Amino acid sequence: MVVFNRGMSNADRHGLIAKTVRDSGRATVQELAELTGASEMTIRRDLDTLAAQGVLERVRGGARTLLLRGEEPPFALRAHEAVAAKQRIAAAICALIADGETVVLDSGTTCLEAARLLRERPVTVMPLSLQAIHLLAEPPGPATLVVPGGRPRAAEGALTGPLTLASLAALRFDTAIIGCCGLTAADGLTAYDLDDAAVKKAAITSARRVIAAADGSKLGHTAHAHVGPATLVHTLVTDPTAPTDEITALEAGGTVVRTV
Amino acid sequence: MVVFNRGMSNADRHGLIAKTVRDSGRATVQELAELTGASEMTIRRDLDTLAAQGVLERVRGGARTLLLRGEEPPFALRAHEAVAAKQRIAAAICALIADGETVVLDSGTTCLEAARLLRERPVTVMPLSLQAIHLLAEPPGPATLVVPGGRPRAAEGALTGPLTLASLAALRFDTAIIGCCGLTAADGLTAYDLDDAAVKKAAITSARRVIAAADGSKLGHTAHAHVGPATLVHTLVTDPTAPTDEITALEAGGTVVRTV
DNA sequence: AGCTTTCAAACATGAGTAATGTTCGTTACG
DNA sequence: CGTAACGAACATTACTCATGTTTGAAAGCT
Repeated sequence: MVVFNRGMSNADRHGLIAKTVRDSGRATVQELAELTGASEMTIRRDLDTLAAQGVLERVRGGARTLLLRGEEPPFALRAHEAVAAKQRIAAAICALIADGETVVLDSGTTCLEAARLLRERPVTVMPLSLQAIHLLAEPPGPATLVVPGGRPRAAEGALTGPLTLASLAALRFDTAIIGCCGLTAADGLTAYDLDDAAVKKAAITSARRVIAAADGSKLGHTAHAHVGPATLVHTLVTDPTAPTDEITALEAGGTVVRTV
Repeated sequence: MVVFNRGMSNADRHGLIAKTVRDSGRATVQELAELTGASEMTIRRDLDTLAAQGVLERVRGGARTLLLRGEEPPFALRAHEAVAAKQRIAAAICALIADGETVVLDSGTTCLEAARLLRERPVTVMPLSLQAIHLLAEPPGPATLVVPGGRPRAAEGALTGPLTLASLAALRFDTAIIGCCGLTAADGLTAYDLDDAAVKKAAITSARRVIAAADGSKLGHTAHAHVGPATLVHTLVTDPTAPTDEITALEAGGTVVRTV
Protein backbone atom coordinates (compact mmCIF):
# COMPACT_ATOMS: atom_id res chain seq x y z
CA MET A 1 0.00 0.00 0.00
CA VAL A 2 1.19 3.47 -0.79
CA VAL A 3 1.21 5.84 2.15
CA PHE A 4 1.55 9.37 0.87
CA ASN A 5 3.01 12.08 3.00
CA ARG A 6 0.16 14.24 4.19
CA GLY A 7 2.46 17.16 4.87
CA MET A 8 2.06 16.92 8.60
CA SER A 9 5.12 16.17 10.65
CA ASN A 10 5.18 14.59 14.04
CA ALA A 11 5.59 17.96 15.75
CA ASP A 12 2.84 19.56 13.68
CA ARG A 13 0.38 16.91 14.72
CA HIS A 14 1.34 17.19 18.35
CA GLY A 15 0.83 20.92 18.20
CA LEU A 16 -2.56 20.52 16.54
CA ILE A 17 -3.66 17.97 19.11
CA ALA A 18 -2.52 20.14 21.97
CA LYS A 19 -4.26 23.17 20.52
CA THR A 20 -7.50 21.27 19.97
CA VAL A 21 -7.49 19.88 23.49
CA ARG A 22 -6.62 23.24 24.96
CA ASP A 23 -9.30 25.12 23.03
CA SER A 24 -12.22 22.77 23.55
CA GLY A 25 -11.15 21.44 26.93
CA ARG A 26 -11.18 17.84 25.80
CA ALA A 27 -11.17 15.67 22.70
CA THR A 28 -11.72 12.03 21.82
CA VAL A 29 -9.27 9.81 20.05
CA GLN A 30 -11.69 9.47 17.13
CA GLU A 31 -12.07 13.22 16.70
CA LEU A 32 -8.33 13.74 16.73
CA ALA A 33 -7.74 10.88 14.31
CA GLU A 34 -10.25 12.38 11.89
CA LEU A 35 -8.83 15.86 12.36
CA THR A 36 -5.22 14.91 11.75
CA GLY A 37 -5.71 12.07 9.30
CA ALA A 38 -3.64 9.76 11.45
CA SER A 39 -4.77 6.41 12.79
CA GLU A 40 -6.29 6.07 16.23
CA MET A 41 -3.26 4.12 17.40
CA THR A 42 -0.97 6.98 16.45
CA ILE A 43 -3.24 9.41 18.26
CA ARG A 44 -3.08 7.25 21.37
CA ARG A 45 0.69 7.20 21.23
CA ASP A 46 0.71 10.96 20.75
CA LEU A 47 -1.58 11.45 23.72
CA ASP A 48 0.67 9.29 25.88
CA THR A 49 3.68 11.33 24.82
CA LEU A 50 1.96 14.64 25.45
CA ALA A 51 0.63 13.44 28.78
CA ALA A 52 4.17 12.47 29.82
CA GLN A 53 5.26 16.01 28.95
CA GLY A 54 2.52 17.46 31.08
CA VAL A 55 0.77 19.03 28.12
CA LEU A 56 -2.56 17.32 28.77
CA GLU A 57 -4.22 14.65 30.86
CA ARG A 58 -5.05 11.27 29.47
CA VAL A 59 -8.59 9.98 30.01
CA ARG A 60 -10.25 6.92 28.64
CA GLY A 61 -11.30 7.56 25.07
CA GLY A 62 -9.39 10.79 24.67
CA ALA A 63 -7.66 13.56 26.59
CA ARG A 64 -8.45 16.57 28.74
CA THR A 65 -6.70 19.87 29.13
CA LEU A 66 -4.69 20.62 32.23
CA LEU A 67 -4.58 24.36 31.65
CA LEU A 68 -7.72 25.47 33.42
CA ARG A 69 -6.26 28.84 34.17
CA GLY A 70 -4.04 31.05 32.05
CA GLU A 71 -0.88 29.40 33.18
CA GLU A 72 2.37 29.03 31.35
CA PRO A 73 2.08 26.61 28.45
CA PRO A 74 4.34 23.58 28.74
CA PHE A 75 7.88 23.85 27.48
CA ALA A 76 7.54 21.05 24.94
CA LEU A 77 4.92 23.08 23.10
CA ARG A 78 6.48 26.48 23.30
CA ALA A 79 9.69 25.01 21.93
CA HIS A 80 7.99 24.44 18.57
CA GLU A 81 6.06 27.68 18.34
CA ALA A 82 7.33 30.69 16.47
CA VAL A 83 10.74 29.11 16.09
CA ALA A 84 11.73 31.44 13.29
CA ALA A 85 10.94 34.55 15.32
CA LYS A 86 12.82 33.19 18.33
CA GLN A 87 15.84 32.42 16.15
CA ARG A 88 15.83 35.90 14.70
CA ILE A 89 15.65 37.40 18.17
CA ALA A 90 18.42 35.11 19.41
CA ALA A 91 20.62 36.01 16.45
CA ALA A 92 20.12 39.71 17.08
CA ILE A 93 21.04 39.25 20.72
CA CYS A 94 24.19 37.30 19.91
CA ALA A 95 25.23 40.05 17.53
CA LEU A 96 25.30 42.33 20.55
CA ILE A 97 27.72 40.04 22.41
CA ALA A 98 31.42 40.67 21.88
CA ASP A 99 34.08 37.97 21.80
CA GLY A 100 35.51 37.20 25.20
CA GLU A 101 32.47 38.38 27.15
CA THR A 102 31.07 36.53 30.12
CA VAL A 103 27.35 35.94 29.76
CA VAL A 104 24.63 34.63 32.03
CA LEU A 105 21.85 33.06 29.98
CA ASP A 106 18.33 32.76 31.34
CA SER A 107 16.00 29.79 30.87
CA GLY A 108 13.33 29.70 28.18
CA THR A 109 13.00 28.77 24.55
CA THR A 110 14.42 31.95 23.08
CA CYS A 111 17.48 31.74 25.31
CA LEU A 112 17.93 28.14 24.21
CA GLU A 113 18.27 29.35 20.64
CA ALA A 114 20.78 31.90 21.85
CA ALA A 115 22.76 29.09 23.46
CA ARG A 116 22.90 27.31 20.12
CA LEU A 117 24.50 30.39 18.58
CA LEU A 118 26.77 31.28 21.49
CA ARG A 119 28.27 27.81 21.35
CA GLU A 120 30.20 28.86 18.25
CA ARG A 121 31.57 32.01 19.85
CA PRO A 122 34.61 32.49 22.10
CA VAL A 123 32.61 33.55 25.14
CA THR A 124 32.05 32.29 28.67
CA VAL A 125 28.46 31.26 29.27
CA MET A 126 26.60 30.30 32.41
CA PRO A 127 23.17 29.00 31.38
CA LEU A 128 20.35 28.86 33.88
CA SER A 129 18.61 25.84 32.39
CA LEU A 130 19.58 22.21 31.98
CA GLN A 131 18.57 22.26 28.34
CA ALA A 132 21.09 24.97 27.57
CA ILE A 133 23.75 23.20 29.63
CA HIS A 134 23.23 20.06 27.56
CA LEU A 135 23.50 22.07 24.39
CA LEU A 136 26.73 23.78 25.41
CA ALA A 137 28.29 20.71 26.97
CA GLU A 138 28.92 18.28 24.19
CA PRO A 139 30.96 19.79 21.42
CA PRO A 140 34.45 21.09 22.04
CA GLY A 141 33.39 24.46 20.65
CA PRO A 142 35.12 27.70 21.46
CA ALA A 143 32.61 28.63 24.15
CA THR A 144 33.48 28.05 27.81
CA LEU A 145 30.72 26.59 29.93
CA VAL A 146 30.14 27.39 33.57
CA VAL A 147 27.45 25.41 35.34
CA PRO A 148 25.44 27.05 38.09
CA GLY A 149 24.12 25.02 40.95
CA GLY A 150 20.43 24.58 41.57
CA ARG A 151 17.41 22.37 41.36
CA PRO A 152 15.78 21.89 37.97
CA ARG A 153 12.18 22.94 37.68
CA ALA A 154 9.76 21.00 35.44
CA ALA A 155 10.49 19.94 31.88
CA GLU A 156 12.14 23.22 31.08
CA GLY A 157 15.01 22.43 33.40
CA ALA A 158 15.18 25.96 34.75
CA LEU A 159 17.58 26.00 37.66
CA THR A 160 16.30 27.65 40.82
CA GLY A 161 16.86 27.75 44.53
CA PRO A 162 19.56 28.82 46.95
CA LEU A 163 22.39 27.12 45.06
CA THR A 164 21.51 29.01 41.90
CA LEU A 165 21.31 32.31 43.76
CA ALA A 166 24.64 31.60 45.45
CA SER A 167 26.30 30.77 42.12
CA LEU A 168 25.06 34.04 40.67
CA ALA A 169 26.09 36.00 43.72
CA ALA A 170 29.61 34.58 43.52
CA LEU A 171 30.19 35.77 39.97
CA ARG A 172 29.95 38.90 37.86
CA PHE A 173 29.05 38.98 34.18
CA ASP A 174 29.35 41.41 31.33
CA THR A 175 25.87 40.65 30.06
CA ALA A 176 22.70 38.99 31.27
CA ILE A 177 20.38 37.62 28.59
CA ILE A 178 16.94 37.43 30.18
CA GLY A 179 13.90 35.71 28.74
CA CYS A 180 10.62 37.39 29.63
CA CYS A 181 7.26 35.95 30.56
CA GLY A 182 5.81 39.46 30.66
CA LEU A 183 7.15 42.96 30.19
CA THR A 184 5.40 46.31 30.39
CA ALA A 185 6.64 49.80 31.10
CA ALA A 186 4.17 50.06 33.99
CA ASP A 187 4.53 46.66 35.70
CA GLY A 188 8.10 45.99 34.65
CA LEU A 189 9.61 42.54 34.13
CA THR A 190 7.50 39.60 35.34
CA ALA A 191 7.80 35.82 35.45
CA TYR A 192 5.32 32.97 35.95
CA ASP A 193 7.19 31.42 38.82
CA LEU A 194 8.38 32.97 42.07
CA ASP A 195 11.63 31.02 42.14
CA ASP A 196 12.30 31.90 38.53
CA ALA A 197 11.75 35.55 39.31
CA ALA A 198 14.30 35.42 42.13
CA VAL A 199 16.86 33.85 39.79
CA LYS A 200 16.24 36.45 37.08
CA LYS A 201 16.62 39.18 39.65
CA ALA A 202 19.94 37.75 40.83
CA ALA A 203 21.17 37.36 37.25
CA ILE A 204 20.35 40.99 36.52
CA THR A 205 22.12 42.08 39.69
CA SER A 206 25.27 40.18 38.71
CA ALA A 207 25.52 41.68 35.23
CA ARG A 208 26.71 45.05 33.99
CA ARG A 209 24.36 44.97 31.01
CA VAL A 210 20.89 43.45 30.69
CA ILE A 211 19.46 42.29 27.38
CA ALA A 212 15.87 41.09 27.41
CA ALA A 213 14.44 38.71 24.81
CA ALA A 214 10.69 38.95 24.32
CA ASP A 215 8.57 38.10 21.33
CA GLY A 216 5.62 40.36 20.65
CA SER A 217 3.17 38.35 22.73
CA LYS A 218 5.13 39.09 25.92
CA LEU A 219 5.07 42.85 25.51
CA GLY A 220 2.14 44.43 27.31
CA HIS A 221 1.57 41.18 29.19
CA THR A 222 2.06 40.82 32.93
CA ALA A 223 2.73 37.55 34.74
CA HIS A 224 2.43 36.82 38.45
CA ALA A 225 5.92 37.16 39.84
CA HIS A 226 7.61 40.54 39.77
CA VAL A 227 11.29 40.65 38.82
CA GLY A 228 11.97 44.38 38.67
CA PRO A 229 11.16 47.61 36.86
CA ALA A 230 11.51 47.82 33.09
CA THR A 231 14.26 50.36 33.50
CA LEU A 232 16.59 47.51 34.52
CA VAL A 233 16.55 46.37 30.90
CA HIS A 234 19.21 48.15 28.88
CA THR A 235 18.31 46.57 25.57
CA LEU A 236 15.14 44.79 24.50
CA VAL A 237 15.08 42.61 21.41
CA THR A 238 11.61 41.81 20.13
CA ASP A 239 9.77 41.12 16.88
CA PRO A 240 7.42 43.22 14.72
CA THR A 241 4.30 41.83 16.40
CA ALA A 242 5.07 43.85 19.51
CA PRO A 243 2.53 46.62 20.26
CA THR A 244 4.01 49.97 19.29
CA ASP A 245 2.60 51.90 22.24
CA GLU A 246 4.37 49.57 24.64
CA ILE A 247 7.62 49.96 22.72
CA THR A 248 7.27 53.73 22.88
CA ALA A 249 6.65 53.60 26.60
CA LEU A 250 9.68 51.38 27.19
CA GLU A 251 11.89 53.64 25.09
CA ALA A 252 10.70 56.60 27.12
CA GLY A 253 12.05 54.76 30.17
CA GLY A 254 15.50 54.56 28.64
CA THR A 255 15.39 51.06 27.20
CA VAL A 256 16.89 50.57 23.74
CA VAL A 257 14.44 48.52 21.66
CA ARG A 258 15.55 46.49 18.67
CA THR A 259 12.86 44.97 16.46
CA VAL A 260 13.93 42.14 14.17
CA MET B 1 25.81 -6.41 -4.19
CA VAL B 2 25.52 -8.26 -0.95
CA VAL B 3 27.49 -6.83 1.94
CA PHE B 4 27.39 -9.24 4.80
CA ASN B 5 27.47 -8.06 8.37
CA ARG B 6 30.93 -8.71 9.69
CA GLY B 7 29.69 -8.67 13.26
CA MET B 8 31.67 -5.62 14.25
CA SER B 9 29.84 -2.53 15.31
CA ASN B 10 31.10 0.98 15.12
CA ALA B 11 32.03 1.02 18.79
CA ASP B 12 33.72 -2.37 18.60
CA ARG B 13 35.94 -1.20 15.79
CA HIS B 14 36.82 1.99 17.62
CA GLY B 15 37.75 0.00 20.69
CA LEU B 16 39.90 -2.39 18.65
CA ILE B 17 41.68 0.48 16.91
CA ALA B 18 42.34 2.25 20.17
CA LYS B 19 43.63 -0.92 21.80
CA THR B 20 45.93 -1.67 18.89
CA VAL B 21 47.35 1.84 18.86
CA ARG B 22 47.78 1.84 22.60
CA ASP B 23 49.50 -1.54 22.73
CA SER B 24 51.96 -1.09 19.88
CA GLY B 25 52.37 2.66 20.24
CA ARG B 26 51.35 3.35 16.65
CA ALA B 27 49.58 1.78 13.70
CA THR B 28 49.14 2.49 10.01
CA VAL B 29 45.84 2.91 8.24
CA GLN B 30 46.56 -0.18 6.16
CA GLU B 31 47.24 -2.34 9.18
CA LEU B 32 44.06 -1.22 10.88
CA ALA B 33 42.01 -1.70 7.72
CA GLU B 34 43.28 -5.25 7.39
CA LEU B 35 42.77 -5.93 11.07
CA THR B 36 39.20 -4.71 11.21
CA GLY B 37 38.06 -5.64 7.71
CA ALA B 38 36.92 -2.08 7.05
CA SER B 39 38.07 0.11 4.20
CA GLU B 40 40.92 2.55 4.61
CA MET B 41 38.55 5.46 4.25
CA THR B 42 36.50 4.23 7.19
CA ILE B 43 39.66 3.81 9.22
CA ARG B 44 40.65 7.39 8.45
CA ARG B 45 37.28 8.63 9.57
CA ASP B 46 37.57 6.55 12.72
CA LEU B 47 41.01 7.93 13.44
CA ASP B 48 39.73 11.48 13.03
CA THR B 49 36.90 10.75 15.44
CA LEU B 50 39.19 9.16 18.00
CA ALA B 51 41.69 11.97 17.66
CA ALA B 52 38.92 14.48 18.33
CA GLN B 53 38.11 12.54 21.52
CA GLY B 54 41.73 12.72 22.58
CA VAL B 55 42.12 8.94 22.39
CA LEU B 56 45.09 9.06 20.02
CA GLU B 57 47.11 11.40 17.85
CA ARG B 58 46.73 11.47 14.13
CA VAL B 59 49.89 11.24 12.03
CA ARG B 60 50.30 10.87 8.31
CA GLY B 61 49.71 7.26 7.34
CA GLY B 62 48.24 6.21 10.65
CA ALA B 63 47.99 7.15 14.30
CA ARG B 64 50.12 7.30 17.42
CA THR B 65 49.27 6.78 21.04
CA LEU B 66 49.09 9.75 23.36
CA LEU B 67 49.49 7.69 26.50
CA LEU B 68 53.25 7.77 26.85
CA ARG B 69 53.00 7.79 30.59
CA GLY B 70 50.54 6.01 32.80
CA GLU B 71 47.93 8.68 32.48
CA GLU B 72 44.21 8.33 32.70
CA PRO B 73 42.73 6.73 29.58
CA PRO B 74 40.13 8.90 27.83
CA PHE B 75 36.57 8.71 29.00
CA ALA B 76 35.18 7.64 25.63
CA LEU B 77 37.19 4.43 25.91
CA ARG B 78 36.76 3.64 29.56
CA ALA B 79 33.00 3.92 29.09
CA HIS B 80 33.03 0.76 26.98
CA GLU B 81 35.46 -1.29 29.00
CA ALA B 82 34.44 -3.78 31.64
CA VAL B 83 30.87 -2.55 31.52
CA ALA B 84 29.52 -5.67 33.18
CA ALA B 85 31.87 -5.35 36.15
CA LYS B 86 31.05 -1.67 36.56
CA GLN B 87 27.34 -2.45 36.47
CA ARG B 88 27.70 -5.11 39.11
CA ILE B 89 29.65 -2.74 41.32
CA ALA B 90 27.09 0.01 40.73
CA ALA B 91 24.23 -2.34 41.57
CA ALA B 92 25.92 -3.40 44.79
CA ILE B 93 26.42 0.22 45.77
CA CYS B 94 22.82 1.14 45.06
CA ALA B 95 21.69 -1.75 47.22
CA LEU B 96 23.44 0.00 50.10
CA ILE B 97 21.43 3.19 49.56
CA ALA B 98 18.14 3.48 51.41
CA ASP B 99 15.05 5.21 50.07
CA GLY B 100 14.94 8.89 50.90
CA GLU B 101 18.70 9.29 51.29
CA THR B 102 20.61 12.24 49.94
CA VAL B 103 23.58 11.15 47.87
CA VAL B 104 26.51 12.95 46.28
CA LEU B 105 27.71 11.03 43.24
CA ASP B 106 31.26 11.38 41.97
CA SER B 107 32.33 11.51 38.33
CA GLY B 108 33.57 8.48 36.44
CA THR B 109 32.17 5.60 34.48
CA THR B 110 31.20 3.41 37.42
CA CYS B 111 29.35 6.26 39.06
CA LEU B 112 27.55 6.89 35.78
CA GLU B 113 26.18 3.37 35.99
CA ALA B 114 25.13 4.07 39.54
CA ALA B 115 23.27 7.16 38.31
CA ARG B 116 21.34 4.98 35.88
CA LEU B 117 20.16 2.84 38.76
CA LEU B 118 19.55 5.63 41.27
CA ARG B 119 17.23 7.32 38.76
CA GLU B 120 14.61 4.72 39.58
CA ARG B 121 14.89 5.21 43.33
CA PRO B 122 13.23 7.82 45.57
CA VAL B 123 16.47 9.52 46.56
CA THR B 124 18.03 12.95 46.20
CA VAL B 125 21.16 12.90 44.07
CA MET B 126 23.77 15.53 43.37
CA PRO B 127 26.01 14.23 40.59
CA LEU B 128 29.45 15.72 40.07
CA SER B 129 29.57 15.15 36.31
CA LEU B 130 27.58 16.51 33.40
CA GLN B 131 27.03 13.02 32.04
CA ALA B 132 25.25 11.95 35.18
CA ILE B 133 23.26 15.19 35.26
CA HIS B 134 22.06 14.49 31.71
CA LEU B 135 21.11 10.99 32.70
CA LEU B 136 19.14 12.07 35.75
CA ALA B 137 17.54 15.09 34.12
CA GLU B 138 15.25 13.80 31.45
CA PRO B 139 12.76 11.32 32.82
CA PRO B 140 10.33 12.32 35.53
CA GLY B 141 11.57 9.45 37.63
CA PRO B 142 11.24 9.31 41.40
CA ALA B 143 14.77 10.61 41.97
CA THR B 144 15.31 14.27 42.82
CA LEU B 145 18.17 15.96 41.05
CA VAL B 146 20.33 18.69 42.55
CA VAL B 147 22.86 20.30 40.24
CA PRO B 148 26.15 21.51 41.67
CA GLY B 149 27.91 24.48 40.17
CA GLY B 150 31.27 24.20 38.50
CA ARG B 151 33.25 24.07 35.31
CA PRO B 152 33.20 20.85 33.30
CA ARG B 153 36.54 19.21 32.74
CA ALA B 154 37.27 17.36 29.49
CA ALA B 155 34.95 14.87 27.83
CA GLU B 156 34.04 13.31 31.11
CA GLY B 157 32.20 16.44 32.20
CA ALA B 158 33.54 16.23 35.73
CA LEU B 159 32.61 19.42 37.53
CA THR B 160 35.41 21.16 39.36
CA GLY B 161 36.42 24.53 40.71
CA PRO B 162 35.30 26.96 43.39
CA LEU B 163 31.62 26.74 42.47
CA THR B 164 31.65 22.99 42.90
CA LEU B 165 33.43 23.24 46.22
CA ALA B 166 30.99 25.91 47.37
CA SER B 167 28.01 23.78 46.38
CA LEU B 168 29.39 20.86 48.35
CA ALA B 169 30.22 23.04 51.34
CA ALA B 170 26.67 24.37 51.41
CA LEU B 171 25.06 20.96 51.69
CA ARG B 172 25.27 17.78 53.74
CA PHE B 173 24.65 14.29 52.44
CA ASP B 174 23.91 10.90 53.89
CA THR B 175 26.26 9.14 51.50
CA ALA B 176 29.08 10.01 49.14
CA ILE B 177 29.68 7.58 46.28
CA ILE B 178 33.29 8.11 45.20
CA GLY B 179 34.95 6.72 42.11
CA CYS B 180 38.61 5.91 42.56
CA CYS B 181 41.54 6.40 40.25
CA GLY B 182 43.78 4.71 42.76
CA LEU B 183 43.36 3.24 46.25
CA THR B 184 45.87 1.60 48.56
CA ALA B 185 46.00 1.16 52.31
CA ALA B 186 49.35 2.92 52.36
CA ASP B 187 48.82 5.88 50.00
CA GLY B 188 45.07 6.22 50.52
CA LEU B 189 42.65 7.52 47.93
CA THR B 190 44.21 9.19 44.88
CA ALA B 191 42.97 10.89 41.70
CA TYR B 192 44.56 11.78 38.36
CA ASP B 193 43.64 15.44 38.53
CA LEU B 194 44.30 17.97 41.27
CA ASP B 195 40.96 19.71 40.84
CA ASP B 196 39.18 16.38 40.86
CA ALA B 197 40.94 15.45 44.07
CA ALA B 198 39.78 18.66 45.74
CA VAL B 199 36.20 17.93 44.72
CA LYS B 200 36.36 14.36 46.00
CA LYS B 201 37.78 15.62 49.25
CA ALA B 202 34.94 18.11 49.63
CA ALA B 203 32.34 15.49 48.77
CA ILE B 204 33.74 13.17 51.42
CA THR B 205 33.73 15.98 53.97
CA SER B 206 30.07 16.73 53.27
CA ALA B 207 28.89 13.16 53.70
CA ARG B 208 28.26 11.05 56.76
CA ARG B 209 29.11 7.84 54.95
CA VAL B 210 31.63 7.23 52.18
CA ILE B 211 31.26 4.40 49.67
CA ALA B 212 34.11 3.94 47.21
CA ALA B 213 33.69 2.21 43.85
CA ALA B 214 36.86 0.67 42.47
CA ASP B 215 37.31 -2.18 40.05
CA GLY B 216 40.23 -4.48 40.69
CA SER B 217 42.69 -2.52 38.56
CA LYS B 218 42.41 0.49 40.87
CA LEU B 219 43.32 -1.39 44.05
CA GLY B 220 47.00 -1.22 44.78
CA HIS B 221 47.40 1.56 42.23
CA THR B 222 48.35 5.12 43.16
CA ALA B 223 47.61 8.20 41.04
CA HIS B 224 49.15 11.66 41.33
CA ALA B 225 46.70 13.68 43.37
CA HIS B 226 46.10 12.73 46.98
CA VAL B 227 42.53 12.85 48.24
CA GLY B 228 42.85 11.42 51.72
CA PRO B 229 43.71 8.31 53.74
CA ALA B 230 42.00 5.02 53.01
CA THR B 231 40.40 5.14 56.44
CA LEU B 232 37.99 7.78 55.12
CA VAL B 233 36.30 5.05 53.10
CA HIS B 234 33.65 3.30 55.15
CA THR B 235 32.70 0.79 52.48
CA LEU B 236 34.58 -0.29 49.38
CA VAL B 237 32.83 -2.14 46.57
CA THR B 238 35.15 -3.89 44.15
CA ASP B 239 35.31 -6.96 41.92
CA PRO B 240 37.09 -10.32 42.24
CA THR B 241 40.13 -9.14 40.27
CA ALA B 242 41.22 -7.03 43.23
CA PRO B 243 44.49 -8.17 44.87
CA THR B 244 43.69 -9.95 48.10
CA ASP B 245 46.61 -8.54 50.07
CA GLU B 246 45.38 -5.02 49.41
CA ILE B 247 41.87 -5.96 50.47
CA THR B 248 43.24 -7.43 53.69
CA ALA B 249 45.24 -4.28 54.39
CA LEU B 250 42.21 -2.06 53.77
CA GLU B 251 40.04 -4.20 56.02
CA ALA B 252 42.66 -3.94 58.73
CA GLY B 253 42.21 -0.16 58.50
CA GLY B 254 38.50 -0.46 59.25
CA THR B 255 37.09 -0.36 55.73
CA VAL B 256 34.30 -2.79 54.91
CA VAL B 257 35.07 -4.46 51.59
CA ARG B 258 32.38 -5.96 49.38
CA THR B 259 33.46 -8.01 46.40
CA VAL B 260 30.84 -8.62 43.66
C1' DA C 1 -22.65 -11.52 33.80
C1' DG C 2 -22.51 -9.89 28.95
C1' DC C 3 -21.56 -6.48 25.55
C1' DT C 4 -19.02 -2.64 23.58
C1' DT C 5 -15.38 0.38 23.50
C1' DT C 6 -10.75 1.36 24.45
C1' DC C 7 -6.29 0.04 25.04
C1' DA C 8 -1.65 -1.95 24.30
C1' DA C 9 1.59 -5.36 22.63
C1' DA C 10 3.43 -7.50 18.41
C1' DC C 11 4.49 -7.38 13.87
C1' DA C 12 4.85 -5.20 9.12
C1' DT C 13 5.85 -1.38 6.24
C1' DG C 14 7.86 2.67 4.55
C1' DA C 15 10.61 6.89 4.89
C1' DG C 16 14.39 9.22 6.48
C1' DT C 17 19.07 8.96 8.29
C1' DA C 18 23.64 7.36 9.43
C1' DA C 19 27.47 4.46 8.06
C1' DT C 20 30.38 2.58 4.71
C1' DG C 21 32.70 1.98 0.33
C1' DT C 22 34.43 3.81 -4.16
C1' DT C 23 36.31 7.17 -7.14
C1' DC C 24 39.07 10.97 -8.16
C1' DG C 25 41.44 15.26 -7.70
C1' DT C 26 44.56 17.49 -4.29
C1' DT C 27 48.18 17.70 -0.90
C1' DA C 28 52.16 16.40 1.72
C1' DC C 29 56.59 14.07 2.12
C1' DG C 30 60.90 12.08 0.47
C1' DC D 1 59.27 15.17 -9.21
C1' DG D 2 57.02 10.95 -8.03
C1' DT D 3 54.56 8.26 -4.75
C1' DA D 4 51.65 7.63 -0.99
C1' DA D 5 48.15 9.61 1.77
C1' DC D 6 44.42 12.39 2.20
C1' DG D 7 39.71 14.27 1.87
C1' DA D 8 35.60 15.70 -0.79
C1' DA D 9 31.70 13.92 -3.49
C1' DC D 10 28.73 10.47 -4.66
C1' DA D 11 26.46 5.70 -4.48
C1' DT D 12 24.98 2.10 -1.81
C1' DT D 13 23.71 -0.32 2.22
C1' DA D 14 22.10 -0.85 6.90
C1' DC D 15 19.63 0.94 10.43
C1' DT D 16 16.31 3.54 13.09
C1' DC D 17 11.99 5.76 13.75
C1' DA D 18 7.30 6.76 12.88
C1' DT D 19 3.15 4.79 11.46
C1' DG D 20 -0.42 1.42 10.46
C1' DT D 21 -2.67 -3.12 11.18
C1' DT D 22 -3.98 -6.93 13.72
C1' DT D 23 -5.27 -9.25 17.78
C1' DG D 24 -6.13 -10.29 22.45
C1' DA D 25 -6.85 -8.19 26.99
C1' DA D 26 -8.85 -4.74 30.03
C1' DA D 27 -12.11 -1.27 31.37
C1' DG D 28 -16.58 0.64 31.57
C1' DC D 29 -21.60 0.37 30.93
C1' DT D 30 -26.25 -1.87 31.18
